[in-house]
Amino acid sequence: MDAMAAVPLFKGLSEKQIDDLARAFPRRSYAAGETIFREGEPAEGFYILLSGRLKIYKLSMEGKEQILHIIEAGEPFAEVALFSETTFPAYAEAIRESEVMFFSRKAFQQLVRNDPSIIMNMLAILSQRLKYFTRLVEDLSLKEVPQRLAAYLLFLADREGSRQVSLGISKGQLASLLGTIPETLSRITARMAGGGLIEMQGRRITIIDRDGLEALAEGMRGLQKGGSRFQVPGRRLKTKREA
Amino acid sequence: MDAMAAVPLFKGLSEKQIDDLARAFPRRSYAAGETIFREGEPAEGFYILLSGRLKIYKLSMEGKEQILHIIEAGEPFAEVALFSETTFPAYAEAIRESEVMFFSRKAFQQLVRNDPSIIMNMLAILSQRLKYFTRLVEDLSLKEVPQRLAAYLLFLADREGSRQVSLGISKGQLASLLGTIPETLSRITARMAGGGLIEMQGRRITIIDRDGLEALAEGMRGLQKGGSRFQVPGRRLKTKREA
DNA sequence: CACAGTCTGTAACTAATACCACATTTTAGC
DNA sequence: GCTAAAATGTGGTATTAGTTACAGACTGTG
Repeated sequence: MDAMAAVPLFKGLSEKQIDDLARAFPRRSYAAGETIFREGEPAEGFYILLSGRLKIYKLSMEGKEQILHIIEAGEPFAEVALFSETTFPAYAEAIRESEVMFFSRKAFQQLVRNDPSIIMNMLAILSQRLKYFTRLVEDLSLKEVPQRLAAYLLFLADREGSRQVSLGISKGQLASLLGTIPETLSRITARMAGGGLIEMQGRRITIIDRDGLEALAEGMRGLQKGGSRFQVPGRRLKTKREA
Repeated sequence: MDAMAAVPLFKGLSEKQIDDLARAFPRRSYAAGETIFREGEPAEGFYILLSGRLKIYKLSMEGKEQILHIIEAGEPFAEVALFSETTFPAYAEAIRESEVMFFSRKAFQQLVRNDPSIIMNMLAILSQRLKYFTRLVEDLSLKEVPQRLAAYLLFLADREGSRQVSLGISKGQLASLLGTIPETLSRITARMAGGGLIEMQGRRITIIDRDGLEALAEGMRGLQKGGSRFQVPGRRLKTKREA
């Protein structure tokens, strides 16, 4: 299984070891839209996403969702369940056809006994996650939506190494990931397009003015309000920043 | 050293082992207001807070701060630096006279070699942190300030096992921890007091109506707007919830 | 090809809360 | 205990972004 070799958690293991793992643990497929687990359910172990894509999210009382994570192939999820925790702290739902592998608490301990290097890999992954959350909190509380979107687009562009990025998720999902709602997101993408920062083709976005996006992400400038693309250059809006 | 025995990271170690540790690693004291490290500085290792209290926080471009964590005695901090990371992802500043112990990356690896149980403790701590951030993100994006404050007061009350809680930090710091500003916090505490939910004596708060606070934290009810404490009972405000 | 369903975009309105200014209280140092 | 400095409280205003409503675009299906 090629997918197994690309799993960061198994970095450093031999081909044979990975082969053994691939055979030893149960798998399951989920269709797009299917729920893998719900917040509050007893958590018996953790998962690795072998293929597909899924979202980890929270729901408010009113039903509003905040996506915590988009999990891509190769990444583990619900690792928190392995330790201190007995119930899942969030929801997990496939956003496309996905295949996952499950590791019970006991199985993981067995695993670690055989290959101690796995535990260091796990620590590295957890600390990466922590750093990710650190940034998410910063973005949500210290930045406004246009800045968050700009930062996210730049992140995607860097990851794909291209000026043209495909979201991979719907606009509504993107809104949830950025901590906002589709309407607001729509307005902002329209403003960005109007300002000549990006161009949109459905779920595909082309970055036109990378420097402008970066300045926006860093909070060095605002985003034009009107839709017209002919305005006095320089910053506008956000008068607080003038002070 | 008694403080050492209370460090969760060293849970399961013998007295002698802890004694050795207490002697083997460097310490340093910081006065209230002193900075331990800044975001972006190279991170060589992690710390344990032996006594005192400190805040881990982020700063926005405009200088607004968001506190990520209030670290209490016994807790490690900047553990993220041990793995994947080479620079601190946030600031750390003592909010009162504090003493910390430092563990370099190398020292930690040595430590783990001698006492493998430490690595499991570390994993447990990291996953607790992860869960904490999960909630912080949820609160910031899905809840409004009154709900966050109510949840925080209940958290403190549970931790201290008393109806009367002392904040331990200034109101301004609390505002930053809740992702808001002192003025807004002040208004909300006034409304809570007016609504008979709490009573305030400086940095000491007494919970009067625990059920009411819980209902508020869960989003089951809103918070009266006017200062008057005589109003129609039941929920008000937040008409969206009626739908 | 028509239909239903979902996703996306636009507009008007509103609510929460940040911003600014200032009064008041508390704290700390002398 | 007095004074300066910091923290806190309060009023008024401005702004971001959520809410509601609806129209158009896209998708897949019979």
